[in-house]
Amino acid sequence: MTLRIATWNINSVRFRLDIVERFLRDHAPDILCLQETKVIDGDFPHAMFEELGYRHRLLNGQRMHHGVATLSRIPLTEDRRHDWQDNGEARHIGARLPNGLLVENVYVPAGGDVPDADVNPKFGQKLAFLERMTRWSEALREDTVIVGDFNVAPLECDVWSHKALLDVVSHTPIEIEALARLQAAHDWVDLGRHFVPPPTPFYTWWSYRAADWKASDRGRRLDHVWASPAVAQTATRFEVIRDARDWGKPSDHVPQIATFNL
DNA sequence: ATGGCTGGTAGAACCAGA
Repeated sequence: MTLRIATWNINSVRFRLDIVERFLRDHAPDILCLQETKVIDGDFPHAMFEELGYRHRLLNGQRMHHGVATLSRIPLTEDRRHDWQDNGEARHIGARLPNGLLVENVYVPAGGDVPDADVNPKFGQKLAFLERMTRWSEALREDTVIVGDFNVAPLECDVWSHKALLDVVSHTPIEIEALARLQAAHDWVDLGRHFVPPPTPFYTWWSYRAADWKASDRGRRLDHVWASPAVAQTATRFEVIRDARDWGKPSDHVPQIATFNL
C-alpha cells in the first residue's frame, strides 16, 4: 500500500482554508498534519475536509495560539495528546492507522527571542519540551512517523547563513544538541535530508518580513518528517511544495509530503 | 542582518511567532 503523509504549519487554518483546499485538491495526500491551527476544536472548519474525503479528523486546538490537527482519508483509531511542555498548550496529537503505524503530529515551541533560559523562560520550556520528547522516544517500540514544526534548523545548510544565525533561536548549538539527542533516542531517520542530502540548501520557512522572500531566500528548515528506521526504508518520495509560499495570503511555512510503500 | 510582517483578539502604546 502507498501512503502519503503531509505536514504544514498553516498559521491559522480558518484564515487560510482556501489554500489548504488548493493543496489537498492539487496534491491529495492521504493524511495532512497541520500545526498552528489557532482555533478551538468547537470552531474547526470541518466541512471542506469532509467534502474532500478527509473524514477522519483528530483535533487538539486551543484559543488564539498553537493547536494541531490531523486530517485523514484513512481511519484513525487513536487519540493521544502529549503535553511535553507540561503547561497545557496544545502542541501534539497522536494517531494510529489500521496497519498499526503511528502518526505523531507535533508543534515544538518557538522558544522566544533570547537563547538563554535564565532571562527567557520560553527558551527553557522549549528545551524541556525536547527533553520530554526524548524520554518518550527512548521508550517507543512501535513503527512511527513523526512530523511537524520542530522549530529547529539543525544543519548549516538548513539556514541561509550559519554564521548569522548561530545566536538566533532555532539554530543555536544548545537547541541543535537537544534535537540530536531526540533523534538518537529512537534512531529517527530525517527523511528530508535522506532525500535532499547536505550540503544542498533546504528551507521550509521564510519570514514574512522580507520584501521578496524568493529573491533574498533567507529561509530555515524548521519543519521535519522523521520515521522509525524500518519505516524509513519504505520511503520512496519526498516533496517540498515551495510554490505554496506564493499562494494568496500564504503561510510563512510550506508543506512537505513523504510517500511510503508499506 | 534583524525585523521592516502577520493573525487573533480586543478594541492595545498587545501577544506570539522565529
